[in-house]
Amino acid sequence: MSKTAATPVKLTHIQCGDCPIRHRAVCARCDDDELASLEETKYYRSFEAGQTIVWSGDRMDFVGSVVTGIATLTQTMEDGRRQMVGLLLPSDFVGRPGRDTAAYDVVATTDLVMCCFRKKPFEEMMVSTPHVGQRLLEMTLDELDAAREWMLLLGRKTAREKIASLIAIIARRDASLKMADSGGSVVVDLPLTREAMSEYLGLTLETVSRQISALRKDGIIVIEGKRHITIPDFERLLEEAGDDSDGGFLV
Amino acid sequence: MSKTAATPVKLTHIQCGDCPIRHRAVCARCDDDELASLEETKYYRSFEAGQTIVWSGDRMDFVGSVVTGIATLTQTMEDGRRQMVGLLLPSDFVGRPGRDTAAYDVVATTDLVMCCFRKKPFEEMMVSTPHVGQRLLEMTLDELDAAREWMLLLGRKTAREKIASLIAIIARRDASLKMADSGGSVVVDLPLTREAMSEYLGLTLETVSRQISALRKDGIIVIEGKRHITIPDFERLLEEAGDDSDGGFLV
DNA sequence: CGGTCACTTGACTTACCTCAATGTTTGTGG
DNA sequence: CCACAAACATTGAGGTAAGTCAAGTGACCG
Repeated sequence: MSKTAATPVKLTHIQCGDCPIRHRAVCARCDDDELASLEETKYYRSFEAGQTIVWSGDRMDFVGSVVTGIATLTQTMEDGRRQMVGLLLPSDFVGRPGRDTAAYDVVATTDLVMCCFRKKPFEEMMVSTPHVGQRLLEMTLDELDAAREWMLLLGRKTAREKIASLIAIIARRDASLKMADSGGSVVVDLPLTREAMSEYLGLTLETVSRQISALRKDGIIVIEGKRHITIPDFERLLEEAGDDSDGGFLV
Repeated sequence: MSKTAATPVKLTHIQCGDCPIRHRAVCARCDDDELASLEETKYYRSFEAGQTIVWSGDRMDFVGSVVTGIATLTQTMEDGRRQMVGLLLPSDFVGRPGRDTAAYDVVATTDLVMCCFRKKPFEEMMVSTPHVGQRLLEMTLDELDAAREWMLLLGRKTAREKIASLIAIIARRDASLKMADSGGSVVVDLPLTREAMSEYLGLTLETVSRQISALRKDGIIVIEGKRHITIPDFERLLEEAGDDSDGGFLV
């Protein structure tokens, strides 16, 4: 998506200095020397929309960062019930140092590019370049906070509030990437199918569909096509989400 | 509250070497030199059952580890709906380096002793003694896994499965502390009121009560008093919890 | 002995789920 | 370029798990 070309996306040779996630990813705190050593060991992998990156329980001998695209982490029960437990946007980290099998299914929901490291070298790097470990701790703490926010949503919010919250979360997250305006109306493209949303929210896809329709009828959101949403009044959406409406635009 | 007094527990002067959470807490990886420096800055605080340790949004200028007792992290919505987002047992860490207000209510559900550090010195220690940061990362990753397990529970499990899961989780966690036998029947004392359980599970307290009664009637658990539970067949409980029954006794 | 707290149980309501039909968009091959 | 299928989405009708409201029990404590 970044350089030249039609669909190709030849991301194989990005310099860390030009990387779009340079200042948010696990490498954010690295200095030039440290970057140079990352540059040597990193490699890129691409996945197509819908492709499963790893299956829960499978051996996973790499870790990495999402560079472009979106992926999900999902847990499945024996009888097939599924719950999404992570939504990975550009700069988010995949994999756990010190563990060698995946705990969740990791699925690319859009075309996806990851910047990867084999696990062993990465673990050594965590020791040798403390900035990586420090940044990873920071990111993990942020993810834990997000997970706890999500627990409130799953445990206590109504279907309508869940939908409103999801739209607000996605709007906020890609505002923080694109640094969009906060005044006036906000525009979002949902990167998820109704089914994926239902797995995120602990609902059925029918309930998701109904509640989106309801929010549309009530003028909270305006929909074009299936996935393109305009939010005329973001504060109003936040009220519907049941969140403390105070907070700044970014978390 | 801490020193002298009725129920005593005089924990004011524990040596790190004698500390019951020495090998599981944030200090687990520290060598003798590092411990010595912790010894200088640490201090103990005690709280009574029911006491709120910090309120969400309040300034929090310390971090610490639970030494004995149990605490909870809870989020509250404007209209009073509450969701527990963390259950803190001995060795668990409280507080977030690099943030100065609490994100959740922290409440002692039993009498509680914490080993504390003022935030500033602790943050400096994270830089100077890498073992602390490394261990904290490891613990945070574990907590994130636990949170994701919890998300599955909140989003997809039935009330009955939620109760069975909670009992299983508590049984496992204090088995891992006490290193109890795994053969035959397991005994647990629930450290939570029905209301606290309902906040954990995203249910009402009436539903919690009904489902506990149902599990009792079906012989999955045996109850003495209100909180003392015997589990005649742990595998059977795990089936009721909807978990893959395979796994070893500890996570 | 009265009051509070933690819990249980019952009767009724409702938000969300399930099952089913239908609509819309997109891509594919004749 | 159209026909057809496949994937995604919407909507309706009816069922059910869990919530709400309310009454009542038992233990503990001043």
